[in-house]
Amino acid sequence: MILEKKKGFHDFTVAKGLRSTRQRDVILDIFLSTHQHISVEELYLKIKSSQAGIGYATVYRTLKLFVEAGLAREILLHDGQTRYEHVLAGEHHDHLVCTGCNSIVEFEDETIEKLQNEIAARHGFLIKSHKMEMYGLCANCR
Amino acid sequence: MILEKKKGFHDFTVAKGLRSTRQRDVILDIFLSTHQHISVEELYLKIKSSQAGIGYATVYRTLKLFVEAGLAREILLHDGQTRYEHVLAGEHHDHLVCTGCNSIVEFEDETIEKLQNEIAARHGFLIKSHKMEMYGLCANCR
DNA sequence: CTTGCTGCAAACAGTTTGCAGAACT
DNA sequence: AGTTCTGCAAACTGTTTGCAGCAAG
Repeated sequence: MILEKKKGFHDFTVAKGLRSTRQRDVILDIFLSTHQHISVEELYLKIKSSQAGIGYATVYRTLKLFVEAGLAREILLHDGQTRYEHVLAGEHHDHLVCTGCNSIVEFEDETIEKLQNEIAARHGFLIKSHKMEMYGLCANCR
Repeated sequence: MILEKKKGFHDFTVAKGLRSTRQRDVILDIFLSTHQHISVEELYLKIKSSQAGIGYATVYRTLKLFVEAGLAREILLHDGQTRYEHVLAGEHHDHLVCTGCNSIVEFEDETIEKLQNEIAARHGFLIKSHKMEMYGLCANCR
């Protein structure tokens, strides 16, 4: 799966006439090795600690490329930080965010997805994407 | 309804030992006179054009008070602007956002709310709030 | 008259951008 | 060689804060 993503990104850069650089490889490797929902800062720190000498700006620029290439997705939660999560083909999930420990649990519910489509249709909307987040306390923090 | 809200805010300030000021009255009036989902900047401009001579900082500070007082709610969409919407007692709704014309349609669906609670329970979460946004094209923009 | 509130400007945090040099192709 | 990419620092945007003066109680 990681290999697929690497290939996906490679194909994307080729198609777009972009270059393959050491920095992009490192950032992709580290991004793929992380768990979901990493913030730019967290990612930057991981990269920094790998001694690769890569700047903040490059991390930002590269993450945007990942989004364009379809392998990452931006998520905005309720703190001022943009996070990125992996896009897994065909899969969609939503988030349960614990306001106690900031942990994030993912879930997927087909019935909700269906209802969303019905609601959209009722309003004449053509849905491209959606997001749903629930905030509360997880089992540990209650 | 507007009167109720004014009363609500008044009660809140009294309960918290806060003061009633000209600025807060003006901002509340103008906020209540707006449609849903106003951004801080939009609100500030309306206030400015009313010649009240109120600063940006006061608008921010006052909106936070409204949230605390339970009459406004912060919403974060996919542009860098924080918006505020009116809270109507006991009501909860979600948003359909048109990426074409930026219009926002609200909806409410009880079944989804129920499903959310079930999902939360399944993961041991105690839900305090949630938000759901769907992005796509509205009937006009398709 | 005491304390909270305001306006201003400066500070801040996260993100973006201009540019000179480095590095792909 | 030609052009894209990088790192740095400076710029930007939205939001918050410190402070002196103002105003509500």
